[in-house]
Amino acid sequence: MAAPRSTMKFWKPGSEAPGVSEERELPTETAASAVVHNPHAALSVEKQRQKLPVFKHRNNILYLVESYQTVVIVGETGCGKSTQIPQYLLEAGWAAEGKVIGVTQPRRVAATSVANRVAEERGAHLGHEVGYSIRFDDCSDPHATRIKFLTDGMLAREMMADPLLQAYSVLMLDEAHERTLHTDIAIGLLKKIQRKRRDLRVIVASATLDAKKFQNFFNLNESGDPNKDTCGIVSVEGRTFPVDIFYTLSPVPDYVKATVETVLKIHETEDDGDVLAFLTGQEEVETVVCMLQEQARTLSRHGLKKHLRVLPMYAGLPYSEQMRVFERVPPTVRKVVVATNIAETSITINGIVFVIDCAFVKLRAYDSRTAIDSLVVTPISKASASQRAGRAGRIRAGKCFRLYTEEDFEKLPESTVPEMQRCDLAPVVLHLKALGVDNVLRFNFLSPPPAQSLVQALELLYALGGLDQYGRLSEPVGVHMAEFPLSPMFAKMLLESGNFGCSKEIVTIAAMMQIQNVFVALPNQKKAAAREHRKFSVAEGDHLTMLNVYEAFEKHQKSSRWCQEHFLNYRGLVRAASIREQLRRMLNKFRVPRNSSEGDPDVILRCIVSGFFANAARLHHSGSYRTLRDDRELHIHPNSVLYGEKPPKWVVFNEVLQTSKYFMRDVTAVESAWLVELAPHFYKQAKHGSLASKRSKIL
DNA sequence: GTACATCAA
Repeated sequence: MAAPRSTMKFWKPGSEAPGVSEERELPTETAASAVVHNPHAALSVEKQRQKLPVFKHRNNILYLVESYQTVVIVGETGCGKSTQIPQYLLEAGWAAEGKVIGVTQPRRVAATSVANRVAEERGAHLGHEVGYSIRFDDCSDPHATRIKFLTDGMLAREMMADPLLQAYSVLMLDEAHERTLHTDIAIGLLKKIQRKRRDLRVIVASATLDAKKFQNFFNLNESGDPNKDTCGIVSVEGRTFPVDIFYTLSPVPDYVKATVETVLKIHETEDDGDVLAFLTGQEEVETVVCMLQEQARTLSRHGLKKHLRVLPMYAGLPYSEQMRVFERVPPTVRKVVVATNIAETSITINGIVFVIDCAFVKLRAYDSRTAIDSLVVTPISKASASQRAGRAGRIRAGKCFRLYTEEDFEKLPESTVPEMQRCDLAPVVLHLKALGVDNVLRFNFLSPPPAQSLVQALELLYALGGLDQYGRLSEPVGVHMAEFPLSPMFAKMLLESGNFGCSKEIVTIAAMMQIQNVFVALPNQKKAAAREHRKFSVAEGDHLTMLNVYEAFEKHQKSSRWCQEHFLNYRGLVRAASIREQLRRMLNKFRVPRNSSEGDPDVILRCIVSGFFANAARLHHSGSYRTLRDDRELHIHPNSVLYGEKPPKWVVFNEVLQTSKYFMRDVTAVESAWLVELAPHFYKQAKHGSLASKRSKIL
């Protein structure tokens, strides 16, 4: 046999249930509830609803919501909590007197698909009794909607208009254990609101692990008498199949190679069922896919009856390629999906019976001292490992092969560090200030972020003019900045654009910078793609290049074919168009004049500097760059159009990313005089015509 | 010479 036999050895220390809370319902249930206007079908919808595990807890849940201000619900995968609890509340009268039952989700797709399901079950038109609200897509009626699903980010936005959330009688935070930035903000604010609104009920849906933490946080009872507790708790069992966990006998030196071997071993020795393998990044995914495809060819030459179909899955993959992982395969074929963490929570692939878990994930980390973001390959948490394993138990009993020893598993942290503690807090601080939280250092965070991150954020907001010297939100700049659904530097740039006479161009640039992977290329078309991409690039840098791309996109009637021919991300550009529209409306509202630089690039570049002056770097004689703030070494990211070109002396950039080095992303050439002129409070002219940061002098 | 986890407003 030409294919190398696997050397991977696993052992199984006893079975472990994958039970983790989750998310979307089984697709069969959707099918069953599709017909609603036939009375018999409606009856079966009712029966279907009663079969869900959560139904047994209906009265208890309603009792708890009645008696406690907050209820923590520990609901495992497939228990039906997301779709049923809002309906129980509605049936019990919680939407009386025009009040709304709100349910938040971390992701847009979840918000819309769950809303769809519930509307179907109730035989209602989506957008009337049951609706949803996500960015760019508000499908709800302020008079008719009683159950509203929304993204947690959207709830954060709604608080700006309705600080006490008076429209709602109950808010359910679904998937709270994921601890996204917006969920955490909402949690802190809801606790504050509850002190003023005793009638507001909060339901936190979470995994087992964090339930106690949520309960302690929301319990306002300090008397020690459990009868006075303000937070109740209930557990609902799930409906999934058991997953056998296997560990390696010894540590694996190379998990990429081990993944390939394990897939082959499964293919050789296991029954039918598709395979899902988790890796950390695009490059690893492509390597494994490549190696497996080669093996698959060898195997089929040797007449193995079952074929392998190996497919990559990561966010940067073109949409049509992504869709391939959802296609059904004939029974003679075994599907193998090699994915990044996107498959852990964001998407669900049907038919998975085997999971391979390398124990690592790429996570964002934030250094509050240097204000630099990095992407670091980090060991996953136990919660994450359990979530990954659970992916194998959705259609029948499955198996999870962990490419690490049981001993190493025990060393993993219980749960992932919340996003709040590993990101730039400038947007959070601005948001909290806008909601009247004066002392952000004393805000009641569920998991307080490092104090230095908060100080760093306050400093930046002050430099941008969003806060005054007392740390209060400035009028009108700070107030307007907070309203933008963008980071403060972008908001500042937009608000200034009218004064520079280039608001039309800046709106486009800001919108384009919000989407990733504008330029796309499959590994086998890299050369042709690069040739096409070069047609858009300009010497000034990435910002004006993106402006070119968007203007060309509009000139060609936003055609998807044109995008394909030029290796551009069509869906991304469409998204940019709607973001652009939203921003344009906001500029109108703030009375920023609409004007165009009419082809003069300098005005645009100066406007960019007015927002991004803090992110400036100068060329060092070594060929790399140094930040003006604290003389840190930086490099131009290989994805920048300036990479490999003659390096400009001075640049500003959108963000820094640390992988193997510190890379600047979205880089544009500027002139040093602009920095002094546009940020005199930040930089001053030093000797030999160089610039110095005032900040670094102080510290 | 080098290279982007994921989601959201």
